Amino acid sequence: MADLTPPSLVKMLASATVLSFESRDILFREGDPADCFYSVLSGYVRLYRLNKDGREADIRVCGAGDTFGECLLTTGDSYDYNAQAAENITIARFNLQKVRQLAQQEHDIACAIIHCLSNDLRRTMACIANDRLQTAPQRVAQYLLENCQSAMGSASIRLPFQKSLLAGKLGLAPEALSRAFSSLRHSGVTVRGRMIQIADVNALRQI
Amino acid sequence: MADLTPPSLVKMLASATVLSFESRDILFREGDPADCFYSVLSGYVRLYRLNKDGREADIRVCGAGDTFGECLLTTGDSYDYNAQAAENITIARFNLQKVRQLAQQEHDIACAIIHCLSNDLRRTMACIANDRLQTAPQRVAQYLLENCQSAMGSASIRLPFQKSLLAGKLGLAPEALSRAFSSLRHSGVTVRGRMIQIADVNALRQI
DNA sequence: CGAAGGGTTGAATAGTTTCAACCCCTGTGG
DNA sequence: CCACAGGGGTTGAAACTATTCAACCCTTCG
Repeated sequence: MADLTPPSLVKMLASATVLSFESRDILFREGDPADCFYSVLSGYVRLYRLNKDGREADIRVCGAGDTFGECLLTTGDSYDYNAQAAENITIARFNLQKVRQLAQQEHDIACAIIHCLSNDLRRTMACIANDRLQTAPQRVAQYLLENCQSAMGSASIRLPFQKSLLAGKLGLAPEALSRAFSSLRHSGVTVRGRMIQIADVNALRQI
Repeated sequence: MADLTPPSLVKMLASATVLSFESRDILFREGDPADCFYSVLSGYVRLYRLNKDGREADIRVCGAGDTFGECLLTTGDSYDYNAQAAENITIARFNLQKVRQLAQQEHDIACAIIHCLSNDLRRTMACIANDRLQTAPQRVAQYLLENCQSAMGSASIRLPFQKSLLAGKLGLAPEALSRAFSSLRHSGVTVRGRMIQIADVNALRQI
């Protein structure tokens, strides 16, 4: 919404409601009729799907500033995944119907939606490529590299959420994440709770 | 483009060029500067990425009517995957810069882009879920179910492309696809070249 | 002190990839 | 007319990677 003109911004905000959820609350389920899309204000939301055995697979983890469900703006009358609060969260909920109309009226809103969808699509395609090309330690290494500021030398990161959520985000079982961290130990990665020390960023790039 | 008004359609077509490529031709590579997006008119295009060992992973297989690269309309100055003709193809190439301007002028063009991006995003998210939830035989069964017209009883499908391309699309090595087909034999799936017979669609759903 | 949640570890297992051999079909050239 | 080469596909064996299940550890909190 940062690029909207003031009047468009007002209209968008008018179609939104701010809500809170507690950790583990379900925002919606796969198949529920969809009339809203969401934007995360604080906390993390987990989007996931179930197979018929009831096993869960995370599709995406959304943090503050991320939007989800906006792909239903044009087609689709029901959500095709579940959304769950991974911790206590606040979110903005936008009425799909209203925003659909706004997008037809206001160029800048339509452009903002295109922008948002494009980013999501690129992120999601990159995720497929990573799933298909990288092993567990490589995924973890990449996550660390993307989330540490320094381009060389040493670095340290504090995970913004539980390790089990990171595991889901990377398409791994929690045990696999744990083992990936231990296998990165000999590349100079030290883990203590949520704090992660990286001795040499370039060494990680070699993984 | 089916939903565009005639004047918008004319403008879009004016920003497009029709091209042909031969099988295995590379349309563009990861990292190439991006000034166009594409729409497939006939044949199939393979979008894929490489890891540093040179191993390839398909991200998407585009057939007639599919669009790719449109996620670069707002951000991004280079392609983030490779595109290769999987057979002799004809495609329409749209100038990103021009379409970007058109989207700002014409509501229906912006809406068509939103529509297109939404569909791509949903498809891509479904792909992640499938990769993370399903085994090889399940992926193949799902592909067959999605591509056979009949809702029950028997059915037959002719694959529109080589099996190796299907393997890539499903995130499998060609050998794994072959084995998946043999494991589906006892569920009533018979394969002869590109022709596939399904004895009982409901039996496939149980996989 | 005890319980609970999150995380780690080990062992067994499942699923897929990799590599190599082979098959089948088609098209080509002697 | 036959031999052969090449592409696409299949099959087997071995290797690898991740999952599953169970046990256990550690910290926090009542």
